Amino acid sequence: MTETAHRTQAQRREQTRTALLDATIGCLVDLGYARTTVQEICARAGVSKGAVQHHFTAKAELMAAAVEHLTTKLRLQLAASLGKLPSGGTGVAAAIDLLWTGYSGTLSTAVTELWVAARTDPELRAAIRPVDRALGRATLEHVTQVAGELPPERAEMLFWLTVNLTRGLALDAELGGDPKRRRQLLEEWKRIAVLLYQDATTAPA
Amino acid sequence: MTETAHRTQAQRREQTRTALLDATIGCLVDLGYARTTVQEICARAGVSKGAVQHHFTAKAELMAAAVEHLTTKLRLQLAASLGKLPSGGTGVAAAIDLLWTGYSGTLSTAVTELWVAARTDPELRAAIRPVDRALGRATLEHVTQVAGELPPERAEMLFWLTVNLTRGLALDAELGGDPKRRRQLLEEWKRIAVLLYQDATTAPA
DNA sequence: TGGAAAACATGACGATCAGCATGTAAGTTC
DNA sequence: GAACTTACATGCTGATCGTCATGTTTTCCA
Repeated sequence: MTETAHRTQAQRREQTRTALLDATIGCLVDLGYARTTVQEICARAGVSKGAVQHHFTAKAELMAAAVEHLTTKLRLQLAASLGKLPSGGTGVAAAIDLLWTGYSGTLSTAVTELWVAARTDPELRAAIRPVDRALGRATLEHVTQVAGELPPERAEMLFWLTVNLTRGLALDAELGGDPKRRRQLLEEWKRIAVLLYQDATTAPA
Repeated sequence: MTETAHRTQAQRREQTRTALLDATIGCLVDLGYARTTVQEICARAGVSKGAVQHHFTAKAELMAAAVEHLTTKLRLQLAASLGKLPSGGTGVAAAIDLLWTGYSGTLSTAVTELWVAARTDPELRAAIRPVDRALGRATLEHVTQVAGELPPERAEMLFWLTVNLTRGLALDAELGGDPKRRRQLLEEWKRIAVLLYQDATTAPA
């Protein structure tokens, strides 16, 4: 064992808490929302049911916390990769690629599970909405810095179109659609986006 | 009562069967996949648990049948509205509108529930894939007839881009995103699509 | 260093679910 | 119209879930 030595209370708390939240995400990815059970979460986190009870009063609260945990992770991941982007046309294409990899990863898979479940669960929905909106805004800011020469309105349009297209493609990927076709579609969209970008920057309306 | 009179066996069978499948769809829309239970389905269909047992050996089989039932309904709905479309640029815009209304309705909501659930359920997945692919192909054929002047490759690209974008927007709508922004994005996409269509038809590469 | 408090484990309880065994009614066939 | 099959109802059972009451270990503080 590495270190079962002295752990401060705050350390213990934070450690099992993140273990539980990570285990929750793992369950969502591997089993889906419907079959994600507290028992399985506890088993994966290596703790007992009493622990989750101590940290979260109910399963719904655990899920709400998982939403935040998940969004924080996604935000960090996106910020790290979006930070170092070239500007101009190639930057637009690169940004689209990054958005795709971000929205097609395991983290986003878990988000989708929670998202769909939240449609019929007002409590979960209330937990998701503000966090997700904040993530969208933050990502948007990063992206608009890349395409700074574009009028903000059009940059925002391109961003949201890309996000929604990417989410649709991610859904297709989750069910095992043709990866080759997804690649083609993404390439086509990049071509279109770059074209629109150049049109708007060289000949402003 | 209208008619509790003589019903042939085939009539009885088909009647309760569709009642069960419709009830299943209703449950998926109202409660989501996770909380869709056979008891609730039976209650909505007005039959007992024995009935569903008689028609479907297991819950999974019911869900698989619901997929087909659902896809058939969607196909009919789309075919009815896509049949009478103008061709040319205005036809492209109209087709996008129709795809959006088709993919954002309650039927597609139920499909999404099953889709996401199928990601972690190989059995359900195996039931969905061929049916969904067939629906996609059929819809594609209708659409390509509208934009017949376009090279088939590009028409197909535009179609799948629209479908995936629409699915992403539908997800956004399910969680209660801003309807106004969705409208704007859809209008923007229509503008882009029409532009691409005109470029390709007036100046073929 | 000893006691309070926080973190966590254990076991049990009520509710609910899917599946099955068995009974009953409606339709078919001869 | 009587035997037979199909369609459906009723009641039960084992399993599993989320939650809770209570016990045990670890850290903290004075």
